[in-house]
This record gives sequence, C-alpha cells and structure tokens, in this order.
Amino acid sequence: MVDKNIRIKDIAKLAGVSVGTVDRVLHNRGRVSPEALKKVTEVMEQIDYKPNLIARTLGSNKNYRIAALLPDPKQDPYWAQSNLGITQAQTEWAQYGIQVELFLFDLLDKNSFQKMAHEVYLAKPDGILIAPIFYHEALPIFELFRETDIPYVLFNTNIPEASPLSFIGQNLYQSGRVGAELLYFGQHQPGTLAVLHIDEDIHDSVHLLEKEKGFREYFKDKGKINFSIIDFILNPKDPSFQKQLEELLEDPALRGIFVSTSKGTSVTASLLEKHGKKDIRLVGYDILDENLRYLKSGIIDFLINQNPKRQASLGISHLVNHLMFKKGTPGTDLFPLEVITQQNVDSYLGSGIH
Amino acid sequence: MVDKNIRIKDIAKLAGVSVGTVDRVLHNRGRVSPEALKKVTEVMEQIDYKPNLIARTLGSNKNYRIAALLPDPKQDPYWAQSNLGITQAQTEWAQYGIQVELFLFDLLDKNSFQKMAHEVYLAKPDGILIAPIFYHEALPIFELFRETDIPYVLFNTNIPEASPLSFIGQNLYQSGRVGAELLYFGQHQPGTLAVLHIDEDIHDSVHLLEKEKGFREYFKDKGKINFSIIDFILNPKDPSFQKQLEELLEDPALRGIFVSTSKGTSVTASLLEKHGKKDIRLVGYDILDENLRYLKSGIIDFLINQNPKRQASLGISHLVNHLMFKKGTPGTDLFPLEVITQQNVDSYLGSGIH
DNA sequence: TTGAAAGCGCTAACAA
DNA sequence: TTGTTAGCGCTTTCAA
Repeated sequence: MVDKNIRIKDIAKLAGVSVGTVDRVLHNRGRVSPEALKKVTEVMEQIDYKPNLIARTLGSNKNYRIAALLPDPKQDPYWAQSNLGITQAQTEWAQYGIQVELFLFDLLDKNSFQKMAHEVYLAKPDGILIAPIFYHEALPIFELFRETDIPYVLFNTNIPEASPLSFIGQNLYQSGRVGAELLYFGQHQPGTLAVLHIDEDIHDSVHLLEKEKGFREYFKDKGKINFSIIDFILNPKDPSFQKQLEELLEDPALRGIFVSTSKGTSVTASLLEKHGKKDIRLVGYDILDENLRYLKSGIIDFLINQNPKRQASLGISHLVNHLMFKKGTPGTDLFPLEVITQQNVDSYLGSGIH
Repeated sequence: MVDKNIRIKDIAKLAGVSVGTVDRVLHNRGRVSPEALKKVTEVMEQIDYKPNLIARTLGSNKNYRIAALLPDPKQDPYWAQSNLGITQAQTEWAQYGIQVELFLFDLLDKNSFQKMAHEVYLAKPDGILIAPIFYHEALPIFELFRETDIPYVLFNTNIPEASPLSFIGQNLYQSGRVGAELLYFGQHQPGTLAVLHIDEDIHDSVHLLEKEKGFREYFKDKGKINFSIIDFILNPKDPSFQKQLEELLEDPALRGIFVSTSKGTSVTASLLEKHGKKDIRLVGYDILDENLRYLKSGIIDFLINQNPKRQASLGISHLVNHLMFKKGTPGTDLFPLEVITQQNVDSYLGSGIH
C-alpha cells in the first residue's frame, strides 16, 4: 500500500525505454545503445531497485543440473551425512527444476577421484559441488572447470587456489584450538596429551595437520603448561594399529586424547571403553551414531560438530542461488565450531535445520 | 526434461475439468459439484501433485502485515538482538509485500504488555509474532487472537496452552542441565555451586525456575556429589544487591556460578573481575557484547547461546511461510543449546546464518 | 457450479 | 538497437 515495490516496468517508464531494454541492462546482455544504457543506469541508481526473485524464477523457466562430487557414502558415516544433506537439498529444490546428479568416488583412491571428476566434466552440468579431498589431483580439475565456465562450490576441504564460487566448511586451525581448549579445561594434574590422526589414508593430511597446528598453538599461547603433547598418525588397516593405540593407553601419565577424525573418534572410544579408562578425557569429531553412544556413556567428553549434512545442503543452495536467482553468494561460509556434550546433544539431533 | 512437473493444468485435463475447478478443490473454496470433486481428488491421489509455491506466491499478489510484540530493545541487549532478527527478516521479505510492525512494551511492566497486546489486536494484522514473557497477562490475549483467527507464533517463552501456530525457542530444562554439566565438568574439589537469577523483575520466574530445575536434576541424576548448591533471586535495582553478591563471593568454598540470564551474566562477571576471582567457574547466557569481553578475558568460562536474533527472524519466516506459501510449519522449533567458549566464539560471530 | 481470461513481475524470442 | 509479446504456474474475478 504505502510504497508499492518498484517494477521493471516502472524503471522503463522513468527511463523512457521498454522493459526489454531494462532487462538487457539488468543482465548486461548487450545490444543496448550507450544513451539507453546511461538513462537506465541513472534511474537504477536513484531508485533502489530490488528484483522480485520469485517472478524472475518463474519467468525464466529453466532447469538446472548440478553435479555433486564426493566420497562414497557407503564407505564412511561422515560422508553418509554429507550425502544426506545433498538428498535433502535435492528434494527441496526438485520442484523448481533443479536436478542433482551424484558422482561418488572411492575415499581411498585418488584415481577414482580423478576419474569421477572427469565424468563430472563430461556431463557438463550447470554447477558443481565438490569435496576436493585430494589436493594435488584436484588442482588440474579446477582448471578444466574454469575453462568451461561452470561454477563450482567447494565443501569440507578448502583449496583457496581453486578460486571457487564459494567454500563451505570450517576453520580447521581454530577447530584444533577448540579441541585443545576442551582437553585442557579444568585439567590440573600434569601429564601427557595425545593428538591422534586416525585414517586409512593420509590424503587428508593437510586437513588434519591444520587441526594439529591449532591444537599446539593453543598451548603455545598459554605459555607454561603441565603437559607434554605427543601425536600419532595411525592407519586402522595397519596390523600394528591396535597395538600402537594400546601402548599409548598404557601410559599412566596420559590425561587426554584429541582425535582429529570422526571415524577415529569412535575407534578410540571403543578402546578406551574396553580398557575401562573413563578418566582419560576424549575430544573428537561429529555426531555420528557410533560416537553418540560413547558420548552418552561418558567415554567421549566432547565432540566438535562439523555438520557435514548442513555443509552439503548449503552447498547446493549456494549453487541454486547463483544459478537461479543470480544472487551473490558469500565467498566463504565458515560454520560455527559447535561443541557437543552429553547434555546438549539431543538439542542438536532434533530439527537439523540449525 | 525427464519428468516435467505436474501442473494444475495437467490435473484439469486428466480430470476433464478446468483449472478453476481444480483450484477450488485444492483450496476447498466450495462451489464444486460432487462429481467434479470426486474426479479431481481421484486424479490428485494418483499423481503426487506438488504445487509450485513460487507461482502461487506470484499469482496471489497479496500483501501481508505481521505484528511483532516484544520488549523494548533499548532496555536490554538481549532483546536488542531479537529486534535485530526482526529487522533482518523484515528487509528480506519486504520486496514480497510483507510488512512488519513493531509493538514494543516495557520489559518491567505487565500493564504495558497488556496495553500493547491490545493494540496488536486492534491493528488486525495477518499474523503475529509474540514474546509472551508475562504468563498470566498473556493467556487472555491468546483468547482474543484466536477469536479473530489471526495466526500467532511464540518465541523465547513457551506457553503450550496458547496453542500457537508454532513456538520457537529452547528447552529450558535441558538448558539448565547443560549449565550444570559445564559447571561440574572437571571439578574435583568439593565446595559450593551457586545458581543466580538476576533480573529486575520476577516475571520470568517460570522461565528461570525451569532452568534451575534442570540444573538441580542434573546433579540429582549424578548421585553423590561433592557440592552443595545454593540459589539466589536477585534484583540489581535492589540497594542490597551488590552486597548480597559480594557476600557470596566471600565464601572460600565457592567453586562455580551458573547465572540464568544474559544480563546477569555480565553483572556477575564484572564483580568476579573486580574481586580477581579467576578461579571461580562462571557459566552464563548469550553472546552479548558485554559478555564477549569477559569470555575473552577468561572470567566467563562458558556461555549458552540462546540465539535471540535467529529466534526472532525465524519466527517471522514461519509466519511468512504460513501466510504466503501456505506451507506447514513445525509446531515447535527447539534451538540447539549452543556451548560457546573462548575458542569457538568467533566462529559464531561470523555469518550469523547458522 | 463452471470455465475463460486477465494478471502477478520477469524473461526471452521475435519482429521491426 | 529497440519494443512488443507470449509465456512461466497459479490465483481470482467475472460472466455464463
């Protein structure tokens, strides 16, 4: 009533041109005389024109195909969550002509990543969501994508050189600091703190070392502390894996363990449980079913939630916003480092929107 | 391409009627013959019709007025945050013909609440967002709202008897349990734990007592513990307020304090700082500027984030979804009980979307 | 009770 | 380089 929203039509009238011309200026599709361009831009600057995105979407009755490249959800519950997020976004956007095609690769096989990335390229989608967990193999892929001008969004792992449309994930360095904080909090007895990187492959090493760096620098900043910090990179497939871990647990000075992967968290927890070591503090990652059990039983003290589901679903949304609504997306979307405890975990399991 | 979405037109064709009839059935606007009704419903049951909400919104070119009833943001930084969330939602939806009118009342004055609630009623908006912090005064208001069939959404404080369109907030009982958990965590020395309800009025008593109940039951569930729990209801306007607090701090056995209000948190922190009591653990509420400083300096150990900004903005969105998109909204939307620490607080300050 | 048709704001094809 | 116009899927008015 008060102030009817300004329409393209109004701008056209004010500038003395047709809606077609305004539209062309709006989307700089060219084929506009300098005079017309000038007049329209002048009007636009005076009026704070906000396009009606709803009408825009309906008008340009387009279908978009989005390719999602990520590890096989069957291999790892963490990636199963990511996959869930994609499925969720898919059903949400399906009615607006957005199709999401999955391209899954083997979490442990760089070649498979390369192969699937190539298939994404061949599929020529309108947008790409990608978890570039293999740094070196990913770089040339981005070259390809850029050549074809297909917008791509990174999630989970950041590769700034990729200059993506946007990155969705967490500040891993800070994540390590949070881990350190939680491990240190209220600990008065001197002793040993351990950092465990448990993974079947070291592909994520950058990922993990970033966390470790944050962890260590937290203590460096603290100045003099009572703890010695040791770290391990362990492969659960390694025959000596179990033994190495058990040796660690033997250490009577061991006060706490920070595990940098979600899978490793439950593995460590199960050992801690077996050995009845309830007094060793354990901080790990993610609200996976396996971890949930140990959190509830008190073996795990804190989880840092990476929210893989929401990372993925937001990734799709970013692409949709870009493709459909031509909306600008933030270059990086850093998720909060959610601290999960026995008492607040249920409040996170509820809606899943937040 | 593969499966074009089904349109009303398609249903009409299949049922051998016109789109007008289908629309009337869809929204049971009546004036449809039993035969037509039958045919259309039959087709509808066969096909999983999902209306295009975008087209619907554009088609019914309506404007909606939403009234927001909440305490004056100038009185309290917590409510300033809520107000921010409303402003945010307002600008987001303005272009689609949604207008939000603010109705502010005095946080300390029940009469002012009643008066403004009545003004909301007289304004006859299309939807209402309300923070019903005065329980007894709110009940008759809801009667009024229901009479006029205006949908209303509660936030911050739940009143189940109000049977609102939806409630947005937190599980306060569980919130108290989280507070207890954080206060207890890693505490080995026996001593005293204090629960502080600091507020200028006791209007929120239900609110606060719910938190206290959770706090106490946490320890009850724990069984034998080393702590005695004491609690206070304090009014900062009371001349003896300062003295009462200082007396509490004198207690050498005091190990930790749980403050149930966001404002009270900073008040307590400032006293703790003044007395140089860094060893007393402090758990409070919300990422307000005042609290932020004390969190960073280590006086406050944990904050439980109630996310007032997002509560409010989501409240508006719920109403919009209901009014504009005729989308179903969840009856209650319980926010996660976010644990904020020195190390993760920045990750929360960033985007604000999450 | 029904169907036809105009219109929501924008896009995009087309003719001029 | 321009303006005109026919949609997009749905709502809503109006005449039949």
